[in-house]
Amino acid sequence: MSNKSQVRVRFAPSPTGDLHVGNIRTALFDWAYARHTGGKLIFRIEDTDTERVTDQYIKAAIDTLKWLGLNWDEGPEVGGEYGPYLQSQRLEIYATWAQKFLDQGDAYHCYCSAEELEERRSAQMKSNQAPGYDGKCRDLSAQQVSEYKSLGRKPVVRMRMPDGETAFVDAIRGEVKFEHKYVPDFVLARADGSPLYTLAVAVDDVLMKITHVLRGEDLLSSTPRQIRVYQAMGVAESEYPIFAHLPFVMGQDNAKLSKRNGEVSIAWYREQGFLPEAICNYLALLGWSPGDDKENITMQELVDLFTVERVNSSPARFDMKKLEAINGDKIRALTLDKFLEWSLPFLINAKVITGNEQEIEVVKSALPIIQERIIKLSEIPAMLNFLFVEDFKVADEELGKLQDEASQNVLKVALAKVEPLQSWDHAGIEAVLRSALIDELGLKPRIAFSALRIAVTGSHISPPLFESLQLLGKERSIARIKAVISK
RNA sequence: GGCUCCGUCGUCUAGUGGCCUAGGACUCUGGCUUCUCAAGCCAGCUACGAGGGUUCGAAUCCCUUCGGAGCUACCA
Repeated sequence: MSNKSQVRVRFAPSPTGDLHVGNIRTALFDWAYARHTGGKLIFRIEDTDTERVTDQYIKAAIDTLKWLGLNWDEGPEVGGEYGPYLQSQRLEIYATWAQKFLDQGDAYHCYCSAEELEERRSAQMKSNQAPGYDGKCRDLSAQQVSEYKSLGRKPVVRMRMPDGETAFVDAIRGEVKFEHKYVPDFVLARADGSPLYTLAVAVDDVLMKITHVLRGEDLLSSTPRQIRVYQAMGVAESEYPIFAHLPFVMGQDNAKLSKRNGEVSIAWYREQGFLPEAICNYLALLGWSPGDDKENITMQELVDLFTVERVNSSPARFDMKKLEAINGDKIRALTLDKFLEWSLPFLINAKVITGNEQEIEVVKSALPIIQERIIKLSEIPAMLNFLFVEDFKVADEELGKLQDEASQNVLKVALAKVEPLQSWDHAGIEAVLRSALIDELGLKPRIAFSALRIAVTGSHISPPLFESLQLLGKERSIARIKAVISK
């Protein structure tokens, strides 16, 4: 591996939907490796499957990466000297190479129809043979070719797989070897001339001078095909990129994570109020670890510590609970200003506030008391709503808990003690209420304060009571207590 | 079916022949703290897939076996 001094890693998704957890874990490792080595991250869109990749998904992918803080040095929006970085804009390049392979005899035209291929494949399966292209069109005579043409058949371009085997050293798995009899001649370009993944990926990795290919394990068995294309391109073995196939991220059902088994779209995590740094931190721990017992790490620490050698080869199951735990840690570690910045969109979106300065001030003073009680930002609106609702009413379900005599008594006593208060701060409120309800009435705190909590916040689960009263203000607090005292 | 990869607590992991009566984190259970909910603190549960070797000694090396996953497209 001679000239790998300038590391060039690529993240090359095929956005057939929103980027998901698996994609992002790969992107994160690509990014971390590039940054760790001081190399470049190339972001390339593999949109040769035009049926499934749409502009909308491409935009979403770019947006998601940015949101996560995974920046790239070459690719969409930033350009670079090896562009364009959308494969759909590089079609002539692939066509040129396909023709060259044809001219060299490395590839050939194949006229077999989809039906014929399918038929022969199932026959192979039945007779216990390895399924795959049987080489029927490998050496067609001129006459056979013209016969096919007269039938109106359009050929695909197929790569000739020579006898032998392909072995390469995977940076995560060690030496991997494939015998060519199990790697059938594969299609490089469709009958309409458009390229397939196997062609485009290999050509681009060479042309874009990629030195390290870190990608999902699902592509492991397509590696010999790519190497075959390198050979046809005349690339020396010493110039091949280093491959590292990352283990899968799996869902609860033990299958590779996909849309079918769980919430995998990063957009969903974003809406739920997961912090990018929490997602990255958690994902980094799936298949990799810093080595010591440290788990809560910053993006910078990830960059400093990340090496491919420490990447695991076994698949990891995605665990929402752990993500949530990490998210909670990250939220608690936020400065007040940052926490405010993250919170506001959620509050505005939920229509709890409109976003004016006055409201923001209230939010800012309320955030410290809920910071350690949430695991996702999406919980904030429900927690702070009681501070902003105009026509506050306790829901019937909770109201029922206030009807008994004991509760009514607590409310009346509390009201009497609190009404004359000159200054309205949580310490002072707490002092009078404790002395009246706990010391004098002899109530247990959890009993005594429960009724007040419901009266004032509308729920038996709320931020700390006295701070909540202070934030609400004397006037509204008293009004709410009065409202639930039955005459 | 064939090929390839993978196999340590429920989950993520540490571990590269002796430091392992297997460590950490999340979850779970119990307790402490406590105005609710959290957070915090303490304790507990639970794992080297199985079977054979090699070795004075194996989670670590070898073999077999079982299990899981991926690929097997004119998808990527």
